[in-house]
Amino acid sequence: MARKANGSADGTRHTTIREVAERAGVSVATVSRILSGSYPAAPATRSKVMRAVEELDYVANHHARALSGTTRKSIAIIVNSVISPHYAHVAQGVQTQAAEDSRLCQIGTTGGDAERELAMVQFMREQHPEAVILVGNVAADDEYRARMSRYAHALAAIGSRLVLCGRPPLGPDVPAVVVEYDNTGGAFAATSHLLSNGHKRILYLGRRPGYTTADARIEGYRDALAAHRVPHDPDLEVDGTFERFEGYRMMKARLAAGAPDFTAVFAGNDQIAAGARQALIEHGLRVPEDVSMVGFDDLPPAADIDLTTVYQPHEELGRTAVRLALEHARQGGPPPHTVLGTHLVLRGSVRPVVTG
Amino acid sequence: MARKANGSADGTRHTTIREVAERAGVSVATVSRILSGSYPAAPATRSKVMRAVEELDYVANHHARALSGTTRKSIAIIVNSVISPHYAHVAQGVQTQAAEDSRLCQIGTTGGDAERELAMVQFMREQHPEAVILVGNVAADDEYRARMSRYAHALAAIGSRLVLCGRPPLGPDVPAVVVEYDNTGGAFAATSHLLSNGHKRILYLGRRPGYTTADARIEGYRDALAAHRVPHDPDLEVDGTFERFEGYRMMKARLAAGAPDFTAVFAGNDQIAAGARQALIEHGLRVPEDVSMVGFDDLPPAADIDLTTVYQPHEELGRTAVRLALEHARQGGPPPHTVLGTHLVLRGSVRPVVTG
DNA sequence: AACTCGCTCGATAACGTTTACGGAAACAAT
DNA sequence: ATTGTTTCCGTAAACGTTATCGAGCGAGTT
Repeated sequence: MARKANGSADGTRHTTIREVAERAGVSVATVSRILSGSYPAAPATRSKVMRAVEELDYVANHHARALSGTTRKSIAIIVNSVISPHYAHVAQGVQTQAAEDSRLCQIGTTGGDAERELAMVQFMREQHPEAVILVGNVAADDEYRARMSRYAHALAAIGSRLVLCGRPPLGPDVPAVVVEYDNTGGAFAATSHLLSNGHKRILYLGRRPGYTTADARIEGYRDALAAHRVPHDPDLEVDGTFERFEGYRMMKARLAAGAPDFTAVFAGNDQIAAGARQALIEHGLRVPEDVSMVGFDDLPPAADIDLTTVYQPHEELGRTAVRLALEHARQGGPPPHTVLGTHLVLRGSVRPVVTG
Repeated sequence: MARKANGSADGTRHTTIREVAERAGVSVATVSRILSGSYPAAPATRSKVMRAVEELDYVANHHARALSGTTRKSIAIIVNSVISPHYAHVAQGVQTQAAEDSRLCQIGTTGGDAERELAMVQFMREQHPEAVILVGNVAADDEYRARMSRYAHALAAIGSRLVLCGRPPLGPDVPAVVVEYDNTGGAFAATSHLLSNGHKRILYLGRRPGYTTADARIEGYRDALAAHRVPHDPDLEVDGTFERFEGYRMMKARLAAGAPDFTAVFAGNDQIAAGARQALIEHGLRVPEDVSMVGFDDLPPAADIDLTTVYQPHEELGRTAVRLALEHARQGGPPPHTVLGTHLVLRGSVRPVVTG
């Protein structure tokens, strides 16, 4: 024998199907068949086996089962972090749909780092999931695109799907299911709402060149300005990530630099809006009396600060990602590309600008 | 041959170590050794192998590896839901620590249902994780205790650890690492703070008999009342779960029933506080001018609504859970039981009661 | 009575790794 | 030149499960 049976270093061992078989006085094949329910067994044998399973508290070894080729029931999801409400809700959607389709769900986090994301995809690939769902928002340079594209092909070769969730396709020939939001349309609506209320100096918080979501939103912002023939002032676009403390930091810095040269704020997401709002309040400015504000997401902080914002169906995004991947696995064809709609939710954070 | 090689139903196949070996002109053992770095190989062979790996874009099959007995690098975490900020932060802590110890992390959700939690533990058990971390807050009846206790023993038998995170031990003889908060102490401090400000009629939002966290907090609430010799009125304890909309519902119902008979609110957590606050505002009552309020958690909503609350180190809870499990796996001995401290964070939601 | 089914169930070959064991070179020492 | 010592690498046996094949055995058909 090459090494101790069923062994790990600490000398512990799992109950195996063989022990169940011995105890029940049948063969391993019979136990396997009965447990998988794939075959008609005699009622007497069946109850003998079930009793042995109970007594030994047996659970099948998932790895052996997977190796043997049958089970293919896992879905991997990779997000920036689970403490971001947006990712949490998308992950929740993935979980829910995966559970409904009785799949196990594996979550990995990247912290928004492209390198770690690539490594995580490789890591997930080892487990042969049915789908790898990428939810993060990373800076995609050419190197990244090339490697991720290679991984997408490798995934496709083993019958697994790469799903790009909330981000645009990698390229025309990269096999990936894509499901994203109408970020540009939402940002266009949000900015237009402020413009219709007479605001012309609108601060954009959360510019982040290279990050697709941020890029798409700022594009909507610029488009709306152009459509309303309001001059675009690059100085009104402030760089920052999509977190609460970043919103606070950006607004603090802006206010420290001099008197506010804007009447409204469009924040890249609700988190930023919440942080910026806190900075405004600490500076003695009120929302919406002194400064109007619109956010993006419509997640929990929005209701608490009475924020007008753009709603996106976060959980639905996750559910759709799973559903499309599974459907595509069954039906084949070219990978689908779906865009989910967004819409403005009116609350009390916007007032018409006082003229004269 | 029993069935098609390397097969799944759709006829796709993975690159195996054998193909790498053939391409490199060496044996599979050599490839395995080189990839695991467990053995000195000749530089020439090494580069041949690495090139073949590159060209074939080979990644090892995790299941085969696990079956073979070496890898033991996965940690399972089971939570109620990932969209609850508290669980999200704990999960984040688990993820971070697991990543630092280079473990894969698997998340499962239960929706707070005891039955689903038990099923999820069984499901995770199939994968032989190093530890199963239970973070949820479920109603523990005798049936539940008995089954979970059995699972704990089964887990221990295969060298895996059950970790109870944020909840009390199952029993003295159940092998489980326990790491929890000082919920009672925190609630005592929160209630005392309100009492010191002259409040005597304090509404408690979020009673939930049988749920350990809720029970521990309400115990602190009652203890504080007793310590300050303030009569305890059971009618001031309102039943409800720990979600935002529940806080809203509870407060709405209370206000609909008649004029407020309280001057302060102690909410089971910040989410409840945020919901209750919204209901108060819709009813024309201001916080803290008309009603003082204290929460529990110190998570994002707290800062936005300027809520005085009890801080607990959420991420640290998750990190500690992983760390203790891994340490115990190395060192053995009786499973540790740790209690993490909490403290009051003063913001602007509490005012002294106006007397006379 | 011989034969053919149909129904259960047992023996066994895979699945893709890792690792103990042993063999074959290469090199140093006598 | 022979032996002893390394160094490197190939053979093959596990790990625990599932699926194929075929054996045994009653019952039904000629």
